[in-house]
Amino acid sequence: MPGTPRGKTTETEETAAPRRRQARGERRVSQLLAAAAGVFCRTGYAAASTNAIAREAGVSPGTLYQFFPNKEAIAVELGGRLLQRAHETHGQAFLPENLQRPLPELLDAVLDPVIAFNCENPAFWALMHGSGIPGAMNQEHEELHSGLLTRVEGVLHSFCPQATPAELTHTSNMILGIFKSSLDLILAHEGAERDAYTAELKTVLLRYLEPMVTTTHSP
Amino acid sequence: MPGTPRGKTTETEETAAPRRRQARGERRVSQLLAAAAGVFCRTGYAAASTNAIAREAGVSPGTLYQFFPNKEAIAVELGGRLLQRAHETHGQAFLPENLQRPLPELLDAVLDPVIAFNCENPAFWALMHGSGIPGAMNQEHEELHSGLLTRVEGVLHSFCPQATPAELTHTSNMILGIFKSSLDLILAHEGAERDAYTAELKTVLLRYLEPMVTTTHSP
Amino acid sequence: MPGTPRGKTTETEETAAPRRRQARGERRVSQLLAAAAGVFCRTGYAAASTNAIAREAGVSPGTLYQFFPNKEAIAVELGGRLLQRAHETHGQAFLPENLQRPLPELLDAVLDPVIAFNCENPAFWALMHGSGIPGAMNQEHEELHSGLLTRVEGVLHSFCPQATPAELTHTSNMILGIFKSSLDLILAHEGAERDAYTAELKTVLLRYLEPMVTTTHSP
Amino acid sequence: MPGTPRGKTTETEETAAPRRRQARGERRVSQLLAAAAGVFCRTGYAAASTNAIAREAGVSPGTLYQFFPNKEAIAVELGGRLLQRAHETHGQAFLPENLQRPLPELLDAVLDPVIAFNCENPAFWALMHGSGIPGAMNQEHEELHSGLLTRVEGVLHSFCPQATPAELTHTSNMILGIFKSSLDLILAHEGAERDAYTAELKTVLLRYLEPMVTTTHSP
DNA sequence: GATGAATGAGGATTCATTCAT
DNA sequence: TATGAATGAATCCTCATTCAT
Repeated sequence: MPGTPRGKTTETEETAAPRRRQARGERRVSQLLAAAAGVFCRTGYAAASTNAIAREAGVSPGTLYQFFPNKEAIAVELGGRLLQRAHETHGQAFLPENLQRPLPELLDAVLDPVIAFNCENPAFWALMHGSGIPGAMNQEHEELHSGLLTRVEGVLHSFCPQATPAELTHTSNMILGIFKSSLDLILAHEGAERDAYTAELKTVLLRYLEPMVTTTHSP
Repeated sequence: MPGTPRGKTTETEETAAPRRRQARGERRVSQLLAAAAGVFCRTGYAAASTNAIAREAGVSPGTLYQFFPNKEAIAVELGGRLLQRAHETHGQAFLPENLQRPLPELLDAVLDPVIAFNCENPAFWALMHGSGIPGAMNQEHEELHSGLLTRVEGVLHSFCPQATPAELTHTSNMILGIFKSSLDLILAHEGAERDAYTAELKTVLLRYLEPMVTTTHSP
Repeated sequence: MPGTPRGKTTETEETAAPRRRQARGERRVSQLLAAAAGVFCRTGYAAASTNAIAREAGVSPGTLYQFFPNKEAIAVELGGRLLQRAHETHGQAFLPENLQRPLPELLDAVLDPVIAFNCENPAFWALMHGSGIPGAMNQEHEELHSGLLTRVEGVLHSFCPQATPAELTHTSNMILGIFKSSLDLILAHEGAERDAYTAELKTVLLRYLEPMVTTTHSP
Repeated sequence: MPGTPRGKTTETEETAAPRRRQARGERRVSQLLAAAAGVFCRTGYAAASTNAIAREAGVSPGTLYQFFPNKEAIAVELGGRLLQRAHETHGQAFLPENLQRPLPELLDAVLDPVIAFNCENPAFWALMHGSGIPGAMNQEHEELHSGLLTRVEGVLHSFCPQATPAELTHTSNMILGIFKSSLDLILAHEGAERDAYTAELKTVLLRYLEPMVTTTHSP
């Protein structure tokens, strides 16, 4: 609910107010988020200015601040919405039945939708890159990253029950790193090149992970 | 050749102590680059301010601009020097005799010094991350990256003579991406953790590349 | 007469429930003034934002501006109402019979209710401080101040009939100044400390005024 | 030393740098402080904007921030300089021999120079008023106020050795309050009116304090 | 060469006020 | 009436770069 950051609208007396107003506001929020997505993609999160976002959205700076208390809030909301859309669109990739399949199929089942989503929503990717200073992610990126990490660890654990937590963390971090750098390449290319890099990514992960999981999941 | 120090220094007038001048200038440049390295490491390239670099170097902003025309030039020169130092220090890793060894040994021979170098010179790493905007590297990063890429392609070619140029590029880009993201993890940890990530990196690359090269290099 | 609510309300059309309208409007005004009082107390007049007042009142900024044309009008109306309430509550302190009593009793009779009123209505005090710029009171403060001044001059005149108008003005201004600065101290403390400062105020005024009035009012 | 807020000028090698540069900077600082004094007087401290100060000084905002890290620093430096000037100009008013004189003479000896100073330097007064929110002085005002308070308490103690600390504090606070509000009146008027208010101030204080000190200091 | 002052556009953010619904 | 979105100038402050000395 980003539209009312100032809270306290006690809503006490005289009618509960129709939600027509919300409509315009919600449209503005979407507009602003779309503009932010564009600016984030073009300049990266760190270099994106709130004024540029407002300009791109065709509104005044003040309007932006009526809906978001600061720049990070925009990123948080945008990230949240993208994540939600990802779940809605490709969430079934992570269903238990998918996770039980042999590794090559699993990689296809998981990576294809995720890559597709990122290609359709490049802003998501811009958000994940953060400030470029390795040690200095902001909270939003931190959360996103550790969320993904946890998820990967979970899947990995089901594949390698014998692995220690430390090993799981190491491997998951590697997987995530490989995925991210490959996604850079995938997004930087188009058509056949893009497909080639997608295939390479799968090859890398397959060869990396196969020796760890053969006995368990390969029928 | 840092900065274009105003064409006036024709070396003809004031022959009293030209060597001195040059020496002092060179000292200043080193001073500034060392300061820049520190600032880049701490804050990243994008957030580093020229004033901060000058301050860290103990000189005035004006002095900095007497040796470098702008911020990027500092990065370019620093990157170049680090690269040169890398060559001097660990260049023998790329000697032909090294490149003929079997893959596991090759990975050790190449990665260990490179990783060591990056641990000792974290500024190099900060430079390679650049602005965090995937598609928008500046000239310096572009050069650095394509230089590395060419080199990797060269080594790879000697391993897989049958690969097409496109395949070489794809694989090299993947290798570089894997290396970069792993280096993130390596630099972000210390001691045993760092070693663990180093080992993982080698594992990933070994498994990725082995199927491509076995016939050629395995004796 | 708060706000100039758009001349359209000619009281001729819509005779259905004009009383209702007025009642609701009056409630809104009171609501807004109460909110303004709170905000003025917490942040001072200058730093109080109309949005904050509206929020505190639980209405939208637009609603606020339907009743008050601008920020100052809120202060004016609030000051007026507080003044009126002061009269209603403690007005008998200024009755002729009170003013005839000897000075110590008069001071008690006048100051005690005024202090009590200010302790109960700290917003009044916030309004009297205004912007903190000595020479630049706005209209509201000017009116408040000169109203008080006139009243003090009146009382003083009955005590010192021989004083020239200039002397009366000087002394009244001094009295008001002493009162205001003492009230600062009184409001800034509580309990015994507050009583102590109240006593000091009376002492100061008594000693200051006694020599001017002894012959007239001491029986 | 407001000219080098960024510190760290290690000043190591190659000559200790002539101080000619400082001269221009020092001039700018004075210029800025003069401008600040003007703006503070006109609008009060709280409402004074750094841009307005820079504009009044005829420089760009950036220049202001080369010498002062923020608005408060300007006030602190200005207050400090004014205080110092006050000491240099009228410091002898507080010499022990002065403080031993009978009360009427003491009041003259202390108040006349202080009033004169404030008339000549109205910015000092603007600084003492602070934000207008009684409870919310910033550190600078707090320090100034408590410094004055301590001093008044000291003098008072020599006059009324039998007074308890609490009484001393109460009385000193009253004195300070009376002085401040009177100074408002004094500064708001000119010529004969100003003198009249000065005389009133002395009268008030004399009558207030005389009963406390007669036995000790009146010969 | 070196200094440090100077610039000015741009950054995020606020707020009194107006407007369409 | 009431709403809340919209405005835009103003706030403080930063920074890459230039200039006079």
